[in-house]
Amino acid sequence: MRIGELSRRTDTPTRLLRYYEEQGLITPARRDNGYRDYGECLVDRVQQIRGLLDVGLPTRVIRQILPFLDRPCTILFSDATPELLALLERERDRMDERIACLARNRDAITAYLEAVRAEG
DNA sequence: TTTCTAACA
DNA sequence: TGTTAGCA
Repeated sequence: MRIGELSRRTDTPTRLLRYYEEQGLITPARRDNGYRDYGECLVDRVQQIRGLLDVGLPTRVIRQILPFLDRPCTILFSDATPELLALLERERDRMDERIACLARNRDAITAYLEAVRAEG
């Protein structure tokens, strides 16, 4: 599919789709006319990328771990260097921290909402 | 009409 | 990330 369709299906601006490619997160093929050609699996991949970006992971980290999280498009995931494993552990820990932070804020908001309703 | 690259009141 | 210019 071309960039327009992928953009609609992933709700992602074409500008960002090209940016992800520039960052080495996705590598679409090219047609004779120079248009990018995206495979079906890129739909999931783009959503995965956006999810990781939302959590705060920088593109440089995503570029390294994407091959391991990418089920459908998986080609090879052999070399799991100690460095990469350490990197993944750090990122996972950061996610745990974020999750804990989000949970606190969520609970605080819930408590606030209940308090307001109890009064009014 | 759609996509492409490059660049910025 | 947005937006725009000038092509193909």
